[in-house]
Amino acid sequence: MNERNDLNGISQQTLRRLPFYLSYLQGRLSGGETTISAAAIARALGLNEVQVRKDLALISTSAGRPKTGYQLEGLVSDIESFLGYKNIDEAILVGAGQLGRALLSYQGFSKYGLNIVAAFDNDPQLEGRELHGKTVFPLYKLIDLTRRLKVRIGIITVPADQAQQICDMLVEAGVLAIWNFAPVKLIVPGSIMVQNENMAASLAMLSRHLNERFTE
Amino acid sequence: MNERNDLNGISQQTLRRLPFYLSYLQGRLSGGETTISAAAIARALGLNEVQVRKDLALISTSAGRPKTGYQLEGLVSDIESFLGYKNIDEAILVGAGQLGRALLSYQGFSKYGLNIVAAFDNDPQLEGRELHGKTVFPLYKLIDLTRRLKVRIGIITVPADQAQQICDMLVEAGVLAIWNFAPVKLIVPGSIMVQNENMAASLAMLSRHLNERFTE
DNA sequence: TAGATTGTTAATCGATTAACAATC
DNA sequence: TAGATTGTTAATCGATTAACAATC
Repeated sequence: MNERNDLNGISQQTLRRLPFYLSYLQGRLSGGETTISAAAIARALGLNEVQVRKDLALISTSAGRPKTGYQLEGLVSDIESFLGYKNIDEAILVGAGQLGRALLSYQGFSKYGLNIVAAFDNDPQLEGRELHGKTVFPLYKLIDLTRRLKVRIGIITVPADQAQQICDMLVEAGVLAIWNFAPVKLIVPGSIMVQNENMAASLAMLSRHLNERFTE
Repeated sequence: MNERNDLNGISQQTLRRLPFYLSYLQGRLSGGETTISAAAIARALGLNEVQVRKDLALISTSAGRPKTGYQLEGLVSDIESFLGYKNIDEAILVGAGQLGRALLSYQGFSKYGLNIVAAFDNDPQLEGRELHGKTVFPLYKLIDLTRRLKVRIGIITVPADQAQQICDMLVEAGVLAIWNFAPVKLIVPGSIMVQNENMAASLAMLSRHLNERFTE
């Protein structure tokens, strides 16, 4: 499950912190400031100062300057570029059930550089319908259509027991990256990236916190 | 951001693997099998054998037996209990925008032990409306209503710059755990758990994979 | 008994943090 | 210059993996 813990030398951990840096720095920038120190960022986000410097060094194009700190504007731009927010990628979504529809309904992905262009589902009732402005196609059209649209990202929101099968179709259709919401380890060729989204883990964390007294 | 990396002695990493164990084991169980070895689980999920044993030792009530392996049924039950899927917690959601509505529309949370009972938003247009069967209340009713309902989980789906303010209200209303979708470090009293959901990081990962050639 | 499989103790690896030198 | 702040090298810490003893 951890075959690939880094991407161009950047660790998952660093990557997970970047959206927090970005949000905080955007706030400071719109507050009219122009520079910021690693110490200030660390304090605001509850991180270690050195960790902040190391993270920023990995992604920023211009170095910070002693005594002044980092240029806010450049930093914000660097993080946005790094996170891929500046280029839009197209995706198709497979599995127009509850979760799939929830994702289709969320317009906010464009901010993150993602645009879902179509949905697929094997329910004949859904065939041809529009959900949140996106057409639902039958599953047998998946490979052909995805190929023709040259879509590079596939989103899997089908039940766990169908996930691998859908994954195989996506691979055949030529996608290069898969965002997988099923709690299943997907087998893919090495060149294809699978990113698992694990809301179940977050919820488990909350639930355990509430029931802590039972667990000792 | 990492103040609390473990919960009753279990690491975040282990916790993130549990939903994958569960899904795989459920599949084997419904396939009619009764026992399973750590090696088989490790192979199926691409993990290290010892890691699997250590994870299972942390959460299971009965030990595995040499030569036989683990009892599937007991293991599934133990993981479900551990993840809190067996007891339903009630939650309120604040911020009925795109993301908030997407979450409201998702009925699948009940499987994970979560039941969203109401939504709050400061848009007067939404006041009193039903979204996916849940009533949207104005923000000024948040504290009183949450308290009276004795809701223990708050879900934050407002823009980043409002997140802390909503968080403070939730704390005042007596929630014990917060599921935060805004990329903001929330300041809370020590007894309250904040769980950040970071879809932006997943998307960044995918986006970077697609654009890898640009990054060297 | 022999061998498969578990659980544990020790070694390794990577990420975080501390110490410190460089520099504006 | 002095001091704030950066970037880097070394130490620490925790998670993963390897080696191995225990046991059904």
